[in-house]
Amino acid sequence: MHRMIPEKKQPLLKYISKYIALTKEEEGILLSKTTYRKYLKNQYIVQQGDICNYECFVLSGCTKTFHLDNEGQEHIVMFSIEDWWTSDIGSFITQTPADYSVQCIENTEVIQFSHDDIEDIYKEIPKLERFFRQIIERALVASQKRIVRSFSLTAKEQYLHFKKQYPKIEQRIPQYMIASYLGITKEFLSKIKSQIILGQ
Amino acid sequence: MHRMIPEKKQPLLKYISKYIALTKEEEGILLSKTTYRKYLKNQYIVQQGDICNYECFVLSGCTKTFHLDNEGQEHIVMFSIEDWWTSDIGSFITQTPADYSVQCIENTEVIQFSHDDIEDIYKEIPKLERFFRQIIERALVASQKRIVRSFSLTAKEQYLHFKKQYPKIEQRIPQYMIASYLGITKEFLSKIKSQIILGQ
DNA sequence: AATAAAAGTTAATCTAGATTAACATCTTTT
DNA sequence: AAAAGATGTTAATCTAGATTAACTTTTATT
Repeated sequence: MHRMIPEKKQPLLKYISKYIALTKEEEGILLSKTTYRKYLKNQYIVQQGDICNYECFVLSGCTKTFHLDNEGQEHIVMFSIEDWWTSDIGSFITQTPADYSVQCIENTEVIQFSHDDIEDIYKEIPKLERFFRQIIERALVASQKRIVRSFSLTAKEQYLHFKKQYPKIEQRIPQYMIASYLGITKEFLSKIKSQIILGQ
Repeated sequence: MHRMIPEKKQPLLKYISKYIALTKEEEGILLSKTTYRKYLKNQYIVQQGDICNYECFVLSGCTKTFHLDNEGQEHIVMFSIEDWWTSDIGSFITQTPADYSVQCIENTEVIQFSHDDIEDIYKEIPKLERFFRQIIERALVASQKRIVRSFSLTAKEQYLHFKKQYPKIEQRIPQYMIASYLGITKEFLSKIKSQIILGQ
């Protein structure tokens, strides 16, 4: 962990600049309040039941966020790659035990915002409160749309939507995880794929 | 529509005070930027395809937010009662056509925030940006939990969860709308209920 | 009070997707 | 390069929940 690796933090600044404009000084404050960190494949960023201490901006690699149910089944709620966010946001906000685990599917580099640091950031740079509000608004919109898709589309339609929306993610992730994300079994996804190859 | 009906706006101020403290002056600014409005049962606050102009705080009554799919089927994504918010937040934020309709199930009183007014409010009272961020964070957490429930619970378990979490809403809403919210048919909900009465 | 419309129930039949299990292929590790 | 583990496929059988349709109860309208 290092407080300052400026060259690693350029992608975050570029990302933020799409939403709001920061002065050089504000960028400096922001960077001083964040931490660069590398995780290896299979390492956990958060474990279900622990308190989630960080929101992470992904620089490289890939993570999955999933919930283990009473039967020990894994339900993936999201994947995160470069330029996305990852955490158990509910746990992070309320500082209560996490409902989800976040695990790296590849070696993954992130920039971490701790709970205390993010409060400081909001105080010192109120513009960033706006930025995070906008990020969360987008996440909420995406989540609501996913609920509607799960009700109104068949599994095949949902899979085709996933392929179209996240072509990069589909390439690098095992099928059984995509099945989990879609809420179906790996066997049924296999069947869907062979139907698609044959021609619907 | 009236710009100032202060006694109607007390519940909103009380609600906000649970999250942040406003001065009397700030309360005045806020109230001057919001509108009180009454809708009759069955009236639409937003129609799918239109641009959603308002976020509404519900003072009394009840609304449903739903999506009509290609087969003309209605999928309810949320109900809103007193002290909740209602709108198509995606459409409101991005000022693009709404994916959802919001319709009143009862005569409903609301306080409306227009898109322009809310931007003014953020500028004049930055604290309220924090407030809305927190509201949206909570909505996101609830939405993610609902996705997990839809994957890991049976329809009966989801219904029991709904009854427990929203006992007030269950009383005042027709069964077929609850079925739509749960993503099942009214016939199957009817079967579930008779199973529960008999004893699981 | 009579009628119509809306909401809810029951039961028979059907289907999307789960489960089980055996097998195939691709990756690591030694 | 062999063995072990992870990932992916195919096929048979099973089930939660959908569909259809006829019927009952409740609520609103005249």
